[in-house]
Amino acid sequence: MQYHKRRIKRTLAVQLDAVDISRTASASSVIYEALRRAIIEGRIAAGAPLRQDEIARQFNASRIPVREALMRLEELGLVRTQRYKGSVVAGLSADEAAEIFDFRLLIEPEVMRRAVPRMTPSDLSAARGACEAFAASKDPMQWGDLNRALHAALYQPSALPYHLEMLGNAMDRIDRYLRAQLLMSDGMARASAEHAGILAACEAGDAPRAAELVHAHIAGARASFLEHLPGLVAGAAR
Amino acid sequence: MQYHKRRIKRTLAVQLDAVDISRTASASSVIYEALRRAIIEGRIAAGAPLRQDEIARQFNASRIPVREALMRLEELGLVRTQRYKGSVVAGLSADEAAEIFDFRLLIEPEVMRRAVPRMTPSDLSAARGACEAFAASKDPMQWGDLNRALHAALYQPSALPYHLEMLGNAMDRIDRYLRAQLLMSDGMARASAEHAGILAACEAGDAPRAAELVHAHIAGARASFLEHLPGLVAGAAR
DNA sequence: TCTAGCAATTTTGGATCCAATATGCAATAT
DNA sequence: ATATTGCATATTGGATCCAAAATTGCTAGA
Repeated sequence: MQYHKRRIKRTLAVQLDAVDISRTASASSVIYEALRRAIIEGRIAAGAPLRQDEIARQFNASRIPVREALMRLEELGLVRTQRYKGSVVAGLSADEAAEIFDFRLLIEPEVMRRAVPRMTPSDLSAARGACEAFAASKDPMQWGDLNRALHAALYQPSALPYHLEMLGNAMDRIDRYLRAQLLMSDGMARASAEHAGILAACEAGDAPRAAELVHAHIAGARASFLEHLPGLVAGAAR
Repeated sequence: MQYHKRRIKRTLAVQLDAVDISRTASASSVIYEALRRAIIEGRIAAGAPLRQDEIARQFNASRIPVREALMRLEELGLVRTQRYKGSVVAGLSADEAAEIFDFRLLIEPEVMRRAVPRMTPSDLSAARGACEAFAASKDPMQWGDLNRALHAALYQPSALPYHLEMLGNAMDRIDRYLRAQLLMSDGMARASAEHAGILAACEAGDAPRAAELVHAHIAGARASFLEHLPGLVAGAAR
């Protein structure tokens, strides 16, 4: 009967295209994602206050899920909260931004190195697609997503989920500043060229070279960031 | 008057040893810290359910601050929550634990290297104190705190708060397993000896050597962990 | 005119209450 | 006898309500 049960279940699943309903979004996670994206993309400026009431109204919800979302954002480092004073969007000082680049310089080349030997042809074609989409994009607003997609395609095969989680947090914190930097320099063209080089090394199966190019890519972004944007992080709002 | 005001404040602060009252603990942060410690120290087993009602009763509070604490712990990766089913303590598979060791191997040597040239005599004496306290300790229950104190003393001078934050998260996740490992082998003696070596390199101002010893220290712990504890992470409770 | 002090408003933290969902158990049908 | 269904209880997610603290605006006084 065990077999019988499974057969029926599987048949139904195919017929219904069932989804795991216990993983559907709660109000608090919807609000969390929306706030996270708005902060990452810089649509809410660093230092701006996040009023619970106002956010709750916008989502037609009570303040409870808003507060839960703010707690999670605080733990991510995207928001700072003072008791009875409320939450504000966290910014980065120039030092903090530089430190996050340093962090990426430690992690990403190693992740790249370990991903290359595990890449399947479909991984590579996904990466090429992401790379081309990034190069073709003219809209700086979707640059963040495209860059994330490229990173995911390149790094996912490493099978290092913890490293990717930590990297995701680092990217969340500097995304805003990276985008600004890309706009203010020849960053877009250079980044695309460097991406192509990294991808070529991956396709050649040359892990050390890919890691080295990733390092150079990030180091270049770090230098360009520190050079071009002395005033960008002024209102860091600690 | 700006100046006048500030002068008074600072004088009072010195007299009263005043603390920033806006940072005093809220119910949710008290519960958060208590749960975090209980999980880190392994007093609540991986996979154990965390009932909101029960926790609220223990702290004489409502479920609201409990839920906020659980949200934060979820973001830290110490807890896993399913909608309408509740939260359970997150465990680590052997692979996940190994990956966290790899992460530490990337971060800690570099942090050590950058801390050494910035260490003051008082930093060094604090580190020596922490090192001796660790070596002298026989109680495995306070080992976690002592190890954290030693790390803080050694790494704090690096002035890399982001790296230390990420490292803190990594330590939170493996503390339980590290403690178990220390008990089941000659880990305690070996760790103390290795700590002494690292400290000596710091006192000699030999940053590359200190970094190298830190690397060896973690690599040894990783190997010992994977060797001695194939069954320890069985009930990983994903 | 400027500032200290006080009341009114706003905003947050937390408690209580209600609805939605899960879980365990008994009853029933095959 | 076993598997399915219906019901009671337990548990979570969210809304509403209340108290504490912060902020704002006003008034009085120098």
